[in-house]
Amino acid sequence: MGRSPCCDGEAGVKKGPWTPEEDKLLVDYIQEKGHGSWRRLPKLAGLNRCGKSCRLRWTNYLRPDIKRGRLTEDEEKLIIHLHSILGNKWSSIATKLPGRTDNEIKNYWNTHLRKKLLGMGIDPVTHRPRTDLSLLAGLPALLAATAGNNFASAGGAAWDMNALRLQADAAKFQLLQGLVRALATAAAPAPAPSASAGMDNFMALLAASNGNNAGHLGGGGGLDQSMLLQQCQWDGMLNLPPLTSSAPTSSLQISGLFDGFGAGDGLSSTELVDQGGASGSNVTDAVAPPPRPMVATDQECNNNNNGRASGGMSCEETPASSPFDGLDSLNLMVDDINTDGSWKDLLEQMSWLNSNEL
DNA sequence: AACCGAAGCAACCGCCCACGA
DNA sequence: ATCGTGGGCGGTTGCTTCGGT
Repeated sequence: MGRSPCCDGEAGVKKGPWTPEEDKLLVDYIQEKGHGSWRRLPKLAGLNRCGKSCRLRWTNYLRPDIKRGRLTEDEEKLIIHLHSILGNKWSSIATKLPGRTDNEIKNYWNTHLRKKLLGMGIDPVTHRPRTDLSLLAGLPALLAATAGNNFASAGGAAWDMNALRLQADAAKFQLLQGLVRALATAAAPAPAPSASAGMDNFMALLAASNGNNAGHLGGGGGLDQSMLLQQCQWDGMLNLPPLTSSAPTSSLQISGLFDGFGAGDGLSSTELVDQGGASGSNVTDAVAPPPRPMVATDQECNNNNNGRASGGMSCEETPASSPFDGLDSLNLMVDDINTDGSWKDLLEQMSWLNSNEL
């Protein structure tokens, strides 16, 4: 309300690091008389500082109950948990961590925990697996790096899914998991196949997968496709090696790819359906022989696992049909919607495999 | 060992808001 | 309704530490 900043206009007020002498003056005064009005405190304590500077110095550093030193693992977990609930309410978070200040927690979050979550493939804002554009931006490098070995060693013939897992950087692979999972629910064949249908489906996927993360793509559901294309480095993706119909030799290889990717970590097919996003049944319904819709499979898995969502990756009660049958059908579909035989085929195949390894 | 750039870290700044007088 | 004050938070700054050459 028109109030000028605390220290504006106070000529000669010292700024910068506090000296031990200043600290002592401040501590002695507060311990003897309490801080009272922070605005009047500096003059009363004999300090050439503004009141706010004194308050911050006291609350963030000089207070006797401040706990110094690196945060413990338990504190880290608590901060992450609280942040997932409270967001950037650092002071609220700090009240749950005795001896820690909001500023300290904020700094620790920005320098450590944020990066840590990002490295785990978790969006530090939403605390959900990243299915956003940065994920896509990382795909070309990931896939190109993997393709470099596989295509050379196999005479340019096959993608070895197990090798993909082994060779991929762990963090990037988690991002890939998120995308594949989302793709499995949304990468439907176009009703009227055309050269752009695959892209349209992809856009629908992104719109759906970002429904929970409003703001990431400019908020709301509206997508600027040209912007999206630019950010996805689409051109780079299209230049990746073409995919053949070769498939992993063992379904176990595939299911292993998704170990540890549990529902609640990301967008489940049911979540997408609930959001009004692309139906999770599309892939299997329209592409592959197995008649089981993914939504039903998810639910069954949940039931079989006593409510603990499997993430659709390890439910042993739902045998899938041979991936190879599905791949044949899938490839026919892919041929329809993709005229260039690009890397997108891989994602399509993986999404199908994902949906059939539930 | 010396240098240098990157990363980490503590602390401050500026703006804003809630609340009470 | 207005003003003064304390407090919250995002962003920034400058120093220190670390790791590579």
